[in-house]
Amino acid sequence: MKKSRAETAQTRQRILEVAVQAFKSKGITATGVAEIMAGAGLSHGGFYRHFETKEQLVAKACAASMATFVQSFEAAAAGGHESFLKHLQDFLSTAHRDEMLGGCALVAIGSELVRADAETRRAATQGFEDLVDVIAKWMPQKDSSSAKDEALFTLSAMIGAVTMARMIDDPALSARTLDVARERLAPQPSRPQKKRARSTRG
Amino acid sequence: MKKSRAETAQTRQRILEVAVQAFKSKGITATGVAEIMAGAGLSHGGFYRHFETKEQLVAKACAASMATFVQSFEAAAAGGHESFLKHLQDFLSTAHRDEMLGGCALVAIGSELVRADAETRRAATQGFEDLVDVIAKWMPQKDSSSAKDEALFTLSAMIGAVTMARMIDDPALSARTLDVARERLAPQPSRPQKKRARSTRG
DNA sequence: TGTACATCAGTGAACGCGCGTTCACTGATGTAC
DNA sequence: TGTACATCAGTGAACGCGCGTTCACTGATGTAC
Repeated sequence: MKKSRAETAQTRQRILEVAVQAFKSKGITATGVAEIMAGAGLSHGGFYRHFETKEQLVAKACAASMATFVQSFEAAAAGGHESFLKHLQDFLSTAHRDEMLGGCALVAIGSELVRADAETRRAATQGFEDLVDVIAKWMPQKDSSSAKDEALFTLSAMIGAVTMARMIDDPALSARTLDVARERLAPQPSRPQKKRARSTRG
Repeated sequence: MKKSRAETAQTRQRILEVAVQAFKSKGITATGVAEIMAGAGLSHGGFYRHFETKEQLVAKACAASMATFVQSFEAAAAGGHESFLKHLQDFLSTAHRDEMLGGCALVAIGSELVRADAETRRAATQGFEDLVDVIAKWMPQKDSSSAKDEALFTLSAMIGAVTMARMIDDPALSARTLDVARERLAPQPSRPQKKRARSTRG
């Protein structure tokens, strides 16, 4: 039952997409190869016609997921400062918190990536750095060096906030965690102010 | 071979301590019950004399780890503002990044805690909130509400920074991630200034 | 305080199960002539 | 363009292994008298 080259490429792509969603929703270790193949409508044995090991799939899935995520950021950034700011706010929204499948892999499997193999960490780091570069373009800092620093802080803080918001079992505290991050990292420039925004409460 | 009550309590404590370290260094899913028991010098069968399930052990281990971590924060906070600030800086140090065993569970297994059971998430959330409260005491904000907001932001940002610093495979970028977080979240008050510290570079 | 007995911490074999990976096989695809 | 054959995507059984959990058993501990 050999398939055409086009079909083979499609199948590989399908496995990759299912893997990305499975890893992000269930975690890397807790997701099995057979489970992914079943999700792609295939039996488990054919997996090794497309990937050498599960580890390699993890690396490719991480790279694919990050590439998609970076693209969405670049598209938003290309739409101007307002569009970019909206994208930062969406990252820190309850919608992103509650949506594991389409969300950021660095949030969904962050602590698992720490223990992943070299190729996977490389892909994750590359994606992280790409995001930093996109964010840096819209930072108010004059020189690019301190703009990148600010972007580096912004991104790592956002990832921490969404991760904790997902973990926290108290809905009010979870929402507040996102709110305070949004106020500080992606403030609405409704009233002109150069400095970091302060809390709008109390 | 029944053991005395004191011995039984010691054994349970030993299992818990081994579990805390194993979960933090290898992750929850990747750590087996037999492995933990072997680490405590026991065979795997006796595990169920101390805990009902692996999930329950995870919850207890999470609670124990967070309690220890909160205590270290409280001790540092009791030593005055300088001592407290030093503790924040230590959290964002390369030493904490490289030390999985004694470090913060929210960093080590953050994305796994999202998928943990209710009891574990409760323990993690409680620990998180306790840390927020300790940090809030030393925040410069006047009213306690916005001090807690600032502490909430500080803690979630610190967790994101250390998690990403552990994942990043480029040593310079990893160190810079910690640096920029330290500058913004735990600035040295060497020259008196009320506002958030700026980058000391560029 | 001493004896008889119930309790239960810990052992190690065994349970069913799913894991990642391998392999013989099938048959459509792609290639060589 | 048509035929002969090598390739290889996908199947499904099987591999060894480790998982969480159970259980019969042992013998020291704690208790009741």
